[in-house]
Amino acid sequence: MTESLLAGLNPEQRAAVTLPHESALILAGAGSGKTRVLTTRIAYLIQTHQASPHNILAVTFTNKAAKEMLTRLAAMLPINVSGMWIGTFHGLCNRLLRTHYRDANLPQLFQILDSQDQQAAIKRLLKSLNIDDEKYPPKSVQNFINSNKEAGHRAGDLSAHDPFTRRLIELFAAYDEQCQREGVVDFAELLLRCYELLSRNEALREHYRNRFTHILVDEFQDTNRLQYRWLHLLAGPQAAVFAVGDDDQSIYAFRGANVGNMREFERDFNARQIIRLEQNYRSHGHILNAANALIKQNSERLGKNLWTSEGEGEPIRVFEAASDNEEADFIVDEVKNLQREEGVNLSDIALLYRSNAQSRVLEHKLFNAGVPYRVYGGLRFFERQEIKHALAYLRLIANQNDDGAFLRVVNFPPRGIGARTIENLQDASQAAGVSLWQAASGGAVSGRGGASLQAFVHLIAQAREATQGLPLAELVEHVLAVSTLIEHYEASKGESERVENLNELVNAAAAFEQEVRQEEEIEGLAGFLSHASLEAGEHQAGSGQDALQLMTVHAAKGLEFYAVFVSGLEEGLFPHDQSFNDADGIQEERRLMYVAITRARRRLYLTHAQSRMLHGQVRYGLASRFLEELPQNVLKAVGSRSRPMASSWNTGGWNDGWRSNSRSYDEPAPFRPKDDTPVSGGFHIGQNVSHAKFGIGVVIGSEGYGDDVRLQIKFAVGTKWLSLKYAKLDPA
DNA sequence: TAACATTCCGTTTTT
DNA sequence: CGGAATGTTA
Repeated sequence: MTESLLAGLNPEQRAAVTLPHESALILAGAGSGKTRVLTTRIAYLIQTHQASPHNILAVTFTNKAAKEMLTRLAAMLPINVSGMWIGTFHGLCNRLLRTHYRDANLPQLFQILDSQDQQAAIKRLLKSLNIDDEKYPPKSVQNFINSNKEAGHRAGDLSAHDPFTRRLIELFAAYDEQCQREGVVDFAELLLRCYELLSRNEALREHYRNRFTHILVDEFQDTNRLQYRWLHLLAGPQAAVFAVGDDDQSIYAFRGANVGNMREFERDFNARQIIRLEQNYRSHGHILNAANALIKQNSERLGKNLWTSEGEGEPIRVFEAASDNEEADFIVDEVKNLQREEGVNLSDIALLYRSNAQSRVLEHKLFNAGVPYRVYGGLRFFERQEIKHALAYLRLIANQNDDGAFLRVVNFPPRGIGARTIENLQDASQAAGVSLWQAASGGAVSGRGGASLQAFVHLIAQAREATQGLPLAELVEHVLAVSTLIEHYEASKGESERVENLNELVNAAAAFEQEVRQEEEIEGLAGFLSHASLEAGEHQAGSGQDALQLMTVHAAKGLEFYAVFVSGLEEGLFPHDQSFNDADGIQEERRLMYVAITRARRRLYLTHAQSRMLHGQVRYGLASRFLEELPQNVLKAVGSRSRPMASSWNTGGWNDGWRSNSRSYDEPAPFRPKDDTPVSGGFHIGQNVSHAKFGIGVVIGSEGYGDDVRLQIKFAVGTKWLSLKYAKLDPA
């Protein structure tokens, strides 16, 4: 009966899925069917009655991966998977801490700080202690605290010999006290608290150890020290830990990921064997050969060689441009050709770069050429200012001691509570050792500001009263209404998007109640607020339109595309300057390049430019060393198709290695909206337009696509960004 | 308090 | 160069 589950698996995949009850490391190469193995393993355990859904714990890094796993599992098994413990490290810890909040010494409705909130909390702390934030930048303090927590250290565990570090440790301690007082918990704290809870409380630990006989971990190479120890603690001696990962795709060392965990796993978890998944179902041969050859240059690998039963496929195309502009022109041309002549969907083409700053030239050219594109990264839904404000009201209703939330909205929208009043309030609360809310409701501040404060306290208290027992969506609606946030944004020009987002928040609450709630088994407001912190939402509202995918190489991990462009392959950019210091840095960059290459199914372009505008200066970069580390026989130097290479330069022809002397795009070619070039939103860069209020102007920039296009226009009165959706623009 | 000027900074990023 | 984050002024 398990045959249908196992059908179509290759021998290694099958071996992994059907392993006996023991810990094992699965080295899963790019495109080797990792997620399939993971989910099939779970289904297999359940179907063969080696475990019930109750006995399984599966950990991922992103909510997306967790959701994907649940979806696939639901398709494989005739059971309700929604109650299963499948989630992110942070999500699962949150669940545990909510269940055992008393043992964890937390208020029932503790709130979760995202990085933004945490930084704000630190700034506040520094201010209250009168500490110079020049000498102790909040960012560094935050980093100090988080990296220590991620190493499992509390302030009390640390010692220092220099006064500077001693001060940092004091700040660490003071920060934790502040959080405890306010009933808030940051991301690292979520894990550390949970770890401490389990290690301190033996009964609880044994309970979960007995329950989770099978623990499965995705992206194991990305675990940090604390996550590793958490797994080790929870697994105990009996559990079988199924760790899936790829050391060659470890690209998050900079944020604490420790590849060493993979090497130590065998010893610490008594793993009997390592299973290698090396058959790649994604890419053609040349692409894999390039990837294999590149990654071979790294030391201390666990070792792995990808292969495919498909053919070699096309050579990898290498293009050298004279400038970043020319590079972008080339890419735009090739994308159009792929789309028009080969019928490739734009959404099946990715444009990758090392750092976000590189997207701007590319976007500019794409917009001008009328190629729809979507940029990944940037602000996400729950990170937007207006949403944060709304959430702060909600947080205050759930927990009045949340000073961060209090300060965020006490005078937003403006209600006559100035900096002076707030200072007085803070002094009073500090003196009395109570929260801002308590101080305010106790009438700690007198005068006009004091009266306004009373009104605010009253507003929140009323809202709290009025929303008791209301369904989540109605609760949110009510709070939005009394906060007057929407009115505020409606009254100010150019903020209509914020109004839309606030209305969308009500939908998000309704959706949460319907879908997520049963899965997370954390109810009501606290659940929704956790959800908002732990899952910040989509980067951009997907317009659903077929669009070229622009993103950093980091963001591309786990994805695949028919065609991939890796741009900016220059020394200093990719590999990045700041990786030159240590050998590990370069190795991580190389792994990054490995990730980039292995995203491509059929076609891969590697491009670099001799000169590039960076930080307002022209930089001249040599071709990336990674280009030279690739086997030359899988590469093909290309020029542009639409404008042949200047033959007088091209002494060597097209195929002598990857170097080419293309000068084809050097010439100006300012705008070419003539013949067949479609133009986004009916406008193009350089075009003269007229606006009712600002008069005549010229389009000098753009961003977004579809119904989200914004144009940068230089008017006599100055340069403005206008949304095509709202601004009335006419060609002039 | 909002609009405007100035300064500073500049991988990668999920939770 | 361009943005974010301050600082300054009406």
